[in-house]
Amino acid sequence: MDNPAVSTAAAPSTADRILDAAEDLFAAKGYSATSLGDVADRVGIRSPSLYNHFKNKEALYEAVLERLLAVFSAPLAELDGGPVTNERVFYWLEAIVRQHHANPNLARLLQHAALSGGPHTNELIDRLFRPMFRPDARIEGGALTLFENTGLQPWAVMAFNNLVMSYVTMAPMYRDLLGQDPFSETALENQLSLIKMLLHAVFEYKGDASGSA
Amino acid sequence: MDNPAVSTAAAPSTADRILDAAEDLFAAKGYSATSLGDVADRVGIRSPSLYNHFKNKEALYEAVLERLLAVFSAPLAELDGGPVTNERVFYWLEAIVRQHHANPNLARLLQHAALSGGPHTNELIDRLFRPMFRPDARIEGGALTLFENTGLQPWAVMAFNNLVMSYVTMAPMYRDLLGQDPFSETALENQLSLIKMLLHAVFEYKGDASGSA
DNA sequence: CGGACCAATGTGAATAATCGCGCCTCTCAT
DNA sequence: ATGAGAGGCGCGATTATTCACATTGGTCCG
Repeated sequence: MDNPAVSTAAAPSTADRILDAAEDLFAAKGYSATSLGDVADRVGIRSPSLYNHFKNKEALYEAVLERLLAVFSAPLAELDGGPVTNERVFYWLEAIVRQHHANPNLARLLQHAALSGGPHTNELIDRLFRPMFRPDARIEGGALTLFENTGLQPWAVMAFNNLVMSYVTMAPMYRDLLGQDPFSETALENQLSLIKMLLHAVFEYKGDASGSA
Repeated sequence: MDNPAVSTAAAPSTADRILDAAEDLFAAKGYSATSLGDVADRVGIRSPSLYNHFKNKEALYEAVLERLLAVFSAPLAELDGGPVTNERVFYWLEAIVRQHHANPNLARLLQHAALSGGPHTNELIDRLFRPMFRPDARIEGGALTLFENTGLQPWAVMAFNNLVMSYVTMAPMYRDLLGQDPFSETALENQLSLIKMLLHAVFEYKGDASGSA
C-alpha cells in the first residue's frame, strides 16, 4: 500500500524497533552489560533474528549512536552558521536542554563512554564537542572576557555542558531523592530557568575568580 | 611485627589490594562489565583466591562502596555540625572538590548506579545526598532567598553537585578534548576558581530567574 | 489467474567463549 | 602441625554468533 520509506506515520519497521530497544538498554546499562537477549525480548523476537538486521552487536551499537548523533548535531551546526552573540547562546542552550529532555539517551551513552573509555569515545568527542572549540567560536561582545585571559573558557563551556548532561544522567536518582519526575514539563521549565539564571549571573559577574574559604 | 590495623605505612594486605583493584574497575566499567578475572589479574592472583577474602562478587562491591562512603561522608557530617553560613559553604565545596580529585572513583560509581538504577542506588542516595536536604540545612543570611520562593533550592544544590561530580566522570574525555590532564594540580585550581566564581555570581545575582530567548 | 520462484525475516538448535563460584589440594609461616 | 591463603579443576549458566530450516509476501511467467 504505502512505501515504508515515504509512509507518513506507518508502524515502525523491525529494524527501528530494534534500534529503539537497544538505545534504551545501552543507555541504561552500557554496552557490555546489555545482552542481545534483552534487546530481542523487548522487540518481541528471538536474538538470532537480530542478525537479519545488524551484522553484530557492535554494528547495532554504532547504528544506535549514529541515529542519535544525527539528531544532536543539528543545533550545533545551527550555532555555527552565524556570529556567536549572547542571545544566540541562550537560544542554543535552551535548544540543547530541550533536546536532552526529549531524548536522554545520548547523554547517558556519552557518560558510559566517558567512564569506560570505549573505542567510540573519540568519535563522540569529535562529533559533539570539537566543533565548540573551533578558533572562530568565540562569544562576541566581550561577555566572556572574564575567561579570555585565564584560559578557563573551554572549561567553562564544558561546565555548562555538564550542567545540562548530568541532569539527565542523574535523573533516575533525582526521582527518588526529590520526589519529582525530572522529565515532567514543570521540571524542564525549572531547569531552564536555573541554567539561564546561572548564565545571566556569569555574564554580569565582574568580580575576580579567586576565592577564599 | 606490626599489627596491620595499626601499621603506619605497611605493605597493603591482599584484601586491600583486591579492594583497590576492584574499586578502579567497578568505577570504570560498572558492576557487571567487571569480571572477577580482571580484578584478580590486577592483584596478581587467580580469581578463585578472591573468595578467600570476600564472599562473592556482590560482597566485594559492597565492601568497595563502604570504604568509599566512609571517606566521603566526612565533610558532609562536618557541615552538619554548625550553622550553614556563606563561608562554610565555600569551604565545604572546596573540600568536596579536593576529595573527588584525590579519588574520582566514588563519583564514577555513583554515576553508574544512577544510570542503571542498581540495587545500591538508594543506599548511595541516603548516605551522600539525603543529609543535604534536612529541614534545618538552609543557607543562612538570606544568600539564597532567590531560591526560597521558587522551590528551586534543592535543584540548585544538585546542580552544583553535578558540576563537581561530572567534572570527574567526564574527565577521561576532557583529557582528549582539551589536551590537559584534568587531575593535574593546575587543573584542580582552575576548577576550584571556576566553581567559586559561579557560586559568587549566584550569591550576588539579584535578577529574576525567568529567561527568554 | 495460478503456480513457480525468490528475497526477506523469523525460529530452534548448536558452538565456543566467558563468568561466577564451589571444591579440593598444596604451601608456608607461626 | 595447623590454619590462612594461594592455585588447579571444573560445573552450570549466560552470551554472542552461526546455521539449517520454516514461513511469508511479492513478482514474474505461462
